[in-house]
Amino acid sequence: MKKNPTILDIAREAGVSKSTVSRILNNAENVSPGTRKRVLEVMLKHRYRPNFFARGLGGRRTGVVGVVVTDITNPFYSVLVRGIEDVCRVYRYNIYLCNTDGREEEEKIHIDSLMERKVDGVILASTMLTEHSLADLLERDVKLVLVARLPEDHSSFNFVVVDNVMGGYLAAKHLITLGHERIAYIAGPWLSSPNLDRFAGFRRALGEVGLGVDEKDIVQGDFKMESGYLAGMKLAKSLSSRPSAVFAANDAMAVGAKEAFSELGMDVPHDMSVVGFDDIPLGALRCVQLTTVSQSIYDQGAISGKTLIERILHPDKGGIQQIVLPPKLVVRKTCARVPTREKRGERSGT
Amino acid sequence: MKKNPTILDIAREAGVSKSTVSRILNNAENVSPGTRKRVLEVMLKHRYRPNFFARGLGGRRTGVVGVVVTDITNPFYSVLVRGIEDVCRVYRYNIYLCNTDGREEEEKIHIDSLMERKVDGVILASTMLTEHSLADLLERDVKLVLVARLPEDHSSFNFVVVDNVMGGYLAAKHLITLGHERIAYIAGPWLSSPNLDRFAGFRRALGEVGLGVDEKDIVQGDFKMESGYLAGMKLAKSLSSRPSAVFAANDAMAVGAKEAFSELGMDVPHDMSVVGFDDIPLGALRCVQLTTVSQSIYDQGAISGKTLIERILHPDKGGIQQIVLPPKLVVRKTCARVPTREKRGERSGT
DNA sequence: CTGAAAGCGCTAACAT
DNA sequence: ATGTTAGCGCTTTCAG
Repeated sequence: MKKNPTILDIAREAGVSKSTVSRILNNAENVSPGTRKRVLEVMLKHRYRPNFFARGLGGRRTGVVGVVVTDITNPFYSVLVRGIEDVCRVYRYNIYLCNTDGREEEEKIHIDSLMERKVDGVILASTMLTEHSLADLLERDVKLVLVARLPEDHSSFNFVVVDNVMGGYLAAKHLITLGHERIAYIAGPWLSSPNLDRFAGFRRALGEVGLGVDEKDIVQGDFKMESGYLAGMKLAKSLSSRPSAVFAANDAMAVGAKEAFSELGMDVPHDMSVVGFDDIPLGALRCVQLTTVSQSIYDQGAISGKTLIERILHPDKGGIQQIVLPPKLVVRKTCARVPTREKRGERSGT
Repeated sequence: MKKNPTILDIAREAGVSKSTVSRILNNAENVSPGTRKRVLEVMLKHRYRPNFFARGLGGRRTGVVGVVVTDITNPFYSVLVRGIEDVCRVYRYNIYLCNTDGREEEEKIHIDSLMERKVDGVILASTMLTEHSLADLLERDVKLVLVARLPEDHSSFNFVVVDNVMGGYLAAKHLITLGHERIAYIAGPWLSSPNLDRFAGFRRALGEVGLGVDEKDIVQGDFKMESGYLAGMKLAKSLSSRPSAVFAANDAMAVGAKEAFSELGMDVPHDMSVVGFDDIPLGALRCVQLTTVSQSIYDQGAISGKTLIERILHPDKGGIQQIVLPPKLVVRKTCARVPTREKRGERSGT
């Protein structure tokens, strides 16, 4: 028997024409039950699979979407991708996975490749949302959903994000409620919308109670753990007085900072409170117990996947879909009530 | 202008035939520089992309490989996939990512889907290597590389693994050198080849110095952190005497066990030494500092990717490729010299 | 309900 | 060095 039977082989063996087999493949109504059964049996017998490429050639849907992330190794993205993959499977969609490492060039290559392979849609969670890449995609009506981070002007895109402003606000509010008045911020890149928004919310909460953020209490990081560690070191070593709490733009940096504090003999939370953002699994470890703002990463993936595929399947239905998920404060053990003025004096004096 | 220009549109506009354009697409030699330049310009102008499906229809290579893992959310797999993706990109290959959660049914669905999409090859890192799935793949000469875990009879497959026997041996040897004589083992599933092999190496090292493993000191886990925690609890609470060290079949369980010990007020490493396996990033955290056996996960991914693609590109060259990488002991801070007999007596008496 | 025939966009002989 | 032509396997009118 032939290795890869074609539709013609099946048709011949079942004593019908290609068209009939094709109809059965596509679940068309107008086939008599008898014929259908006979053909299906032949298909089964030969383990027949229609040729994906021959099908795609007709300019129809391909059943594949591209997923562009910065780095699958980063737990944030791996959970996101998992969410996407899970819904894609339900729709029998496959995904092409692409890592860009945040480099524009890589992103271009990947997007080129995705277009060449005629994906039905793309989920972009990469950091470098260059105008150029986006324009490219939109020009050839590829369905597009942005997730987690947005370009400056995102009014015309489908997207799924968490409300980062509210998240920053929740974090700050929590610290304020505990009596903290001087709170440092460990920042991510300022081109990144989540960083920008989290900071905005943070600052707003402070503003509401008449507090502000000193320039010196904003330390630059890059969302990676090491940069948080460095930032923590810098903050801890502030010569004169230091803040009593830190809000880090993400968990990785928060954990890094916490490690720096511990290493310098400071007690978290009593000498320094720490709040992160993301709620990565690591933060739940018994030896970390990070208080953080949780965004349901998996859900963001799942929702963006569903949004994308629904758009592909029903291109005409509905306009732009922009989904903003609420974040949630997760209180664990890295925040404490601010020490009284006297006690703080004593401690920082040592 | 047309949305998606075809090779014919380009040919017409450049005043040549389809074939000439096709030759240029495929970097054939026999095209005059002048023509080539002219055609390339037209292509560029229209941002022309050859139709992937039309190309694939010729029964040629598709430039896509399938990657089947248990769960991309697991750091082990995400690093592995990253390694694969990186080499694929070099060859301009795309990957289809599939998660099976270790369920045979999911694996079947995914493999079906991969075959339907005519992938050039598959990298299987999933746990459930059923005979059935493998047979399916081999029947329709799809190139195949197994990675990380192997079926019982793997003599006829291409694979890339770490030498788990040696790894187990190294771990045990390290503990033995520190004076430990009673060492517990936190096991993974016994269907898993890494668990089996690590245990074999572990037992061999013990045997060489006349030691053995008591049945009671083998605690069952499932490679996940929670199971390690439970195992740790169980070990710590052994009523009479307890081992002075534990070797866990992977890092996740080792960390779980360590957390259990800490929670019970035991001091790691002085009351209990712990060794893991994998060297996941988490183990390097300052608050963990896990001594472990390192396997270069990224390399395994990269090598398996390269092996697969080389096989696809040169199907005739060379026979089966079976690569066994050496593991390496990474000494951090969870192992200590065994306490003297007297001190141990005191402690366990409390 | 079923069949015949014309493409889909590209590659690969075979001509010129 | 370039053009012509015949498929690749399937979908899709259009006829019966």
